[in-house]
Amino acid sequence: MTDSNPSSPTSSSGDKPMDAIMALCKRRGFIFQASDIYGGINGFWDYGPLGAQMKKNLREAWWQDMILNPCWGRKGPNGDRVRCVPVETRIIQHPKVWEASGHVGGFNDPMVDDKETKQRFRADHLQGLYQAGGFGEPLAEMLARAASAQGVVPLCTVVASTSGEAVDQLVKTRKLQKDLGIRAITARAPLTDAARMFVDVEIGNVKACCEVLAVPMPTLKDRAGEVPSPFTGKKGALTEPRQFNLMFKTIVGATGTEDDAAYLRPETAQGIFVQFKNVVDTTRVKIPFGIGNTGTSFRNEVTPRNFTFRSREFEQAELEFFCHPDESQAWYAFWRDFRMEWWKSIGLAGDNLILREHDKDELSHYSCGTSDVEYRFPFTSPGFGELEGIAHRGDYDLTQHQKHSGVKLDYFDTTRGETLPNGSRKGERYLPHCIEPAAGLDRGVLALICEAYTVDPSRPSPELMKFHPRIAPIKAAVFPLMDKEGMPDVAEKLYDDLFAAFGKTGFIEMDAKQSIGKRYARMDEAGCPYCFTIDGDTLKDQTVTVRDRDTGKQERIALDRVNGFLTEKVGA
RNA sequence: GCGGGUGUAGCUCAGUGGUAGAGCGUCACGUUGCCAACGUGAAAGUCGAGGGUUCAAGUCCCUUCACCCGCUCCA
Repeated sequence: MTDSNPSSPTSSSGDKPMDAIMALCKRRGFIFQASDIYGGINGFWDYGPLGAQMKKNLREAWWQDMILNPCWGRKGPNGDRVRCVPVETRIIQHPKVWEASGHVGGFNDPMVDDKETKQRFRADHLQGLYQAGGFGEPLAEMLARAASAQGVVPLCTVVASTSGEAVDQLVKTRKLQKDLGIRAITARAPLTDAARMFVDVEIGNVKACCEVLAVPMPTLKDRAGEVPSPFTGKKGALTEPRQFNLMFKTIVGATGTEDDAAYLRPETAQGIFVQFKNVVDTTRVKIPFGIGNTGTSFRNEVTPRNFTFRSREFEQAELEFFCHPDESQAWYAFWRDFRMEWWKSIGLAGDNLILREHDKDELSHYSCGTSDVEYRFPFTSPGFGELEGIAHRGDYDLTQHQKHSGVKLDYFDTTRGETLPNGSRKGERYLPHCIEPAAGLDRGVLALICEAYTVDPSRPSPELMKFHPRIAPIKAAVFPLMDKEGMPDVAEKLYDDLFAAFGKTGFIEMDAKQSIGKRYARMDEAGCPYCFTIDGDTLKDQTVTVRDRDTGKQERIALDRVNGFLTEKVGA
């Protein structure tokens, strides 16, 4: 464990300079801008050698602790060892997958901006007051006139999700009426079908019966300049409705047309749900169990921002843990707590990490519980940014895919149901509930970098990265104090030994150039936890010095103990 | 999408219309030998990009791209 001293000048969260962290990331080859020599491309970042290895270490730690040896061998709430299996599902799935998951529909709300007040709202929430007819006009005629008035601009507008709400707003909000020049307004009783709402209004000297309905799209598109703003009543302030396509569209097939349109996934989870039945049918897994998937996802973020935090291409590590509905709350709590513990175990141990349970009104309609593991990034401070969401998704996803695909996705549980005379159980058929710990690997890397970044002016190397040894991209470095007198040979031998033992976990470096202090400083910036130096005494008594990155302290250990020392500190 | 800021060597930055610069870093050689040591030398730049004004543009104007900050958005 790397000690992050809470009293050190830069460990207190948000006061770390993001500019300096970004500069170090580039200088040492952690993170580069994508397509840098062409000027970069908005929302995309590449990893350099150290960053790529570091992210691999994070992904492998996840895989080890979630798939191969879930929860470090800990027992789940059912008293048994937690069992998980991996899948690797594709970035491109059948387009219907995204209809079933709700991503396609949900992503496509056209938005309108008020250029003056800078307010943005969903276009279909813009409700207009259309003049339908004067007082006393027969309802039937009024309706006919209103119908033919489609495409006509409304007298005034408000933002509300339904016509009913809009009428309420118009009637209740005095200020609104004043701003809009309405002298009097009364709601008529809703029509029996309640689909159309009418009010009687006086605007200026005109008395009229008006219909309240959403401003039709053709009106907004072609005559946006004439539609009054819902906030100021002014015309010409509204933009045309703009579609925010958060899904990445692509074409499948070399000669494909729009008919072959597909989407790049916005999350890996759906690939898991779609393969749930195949995994159950072929793998001898029994509920409760999890299916994990790591991989790249894409979202056309409205505003990519904050270094790699909100990128358009990012990697997720998601687990979908399936269980009986009765046990789902217990598993939810179990995973929520373990995931928090896990992030702590790899170096996010301070106050900068929190577990935040979502409020009821924050929850998706299908979720009965969601928690975020959040980190206080320098750019979110004093607030926090999400690293991982642990969601209780109920049976929402399997239900959706069952409905859209027409394939039964329920599970026959032979450990449940009444006990039969022969001692076996009758069994129970049910749609499993699902707990989803979904982590962002790129956000994880960024959090680990921010947490590790330390400035200590009292040191000869004031800037250092205090990575947890498990995450550090460089595991160890070997330095011959002098590049002569037999030291390089001993160093070469030690380097070979360490490379053989630890080379699969990360880089092992050897450096004979320049002063020893400069070599230590280089390794500090790269976050290498231990440096082994061969000096004059090594040749006499077969001992080397080990320098600890975080303390700068040195101890002498026997040359043949180096391997054991590193195994103990770094793991093999 | 709006507003503000930034963009010159790998990094930090200077350069207010007249020859492209410094420090650090990197590399080579030498000296040194346990904490960014010293000397000598070298490499490294489409001054973010495109256009314009001008005898002359890193510098002034326009457009554009990227990043940062604040709004907005965030299934």
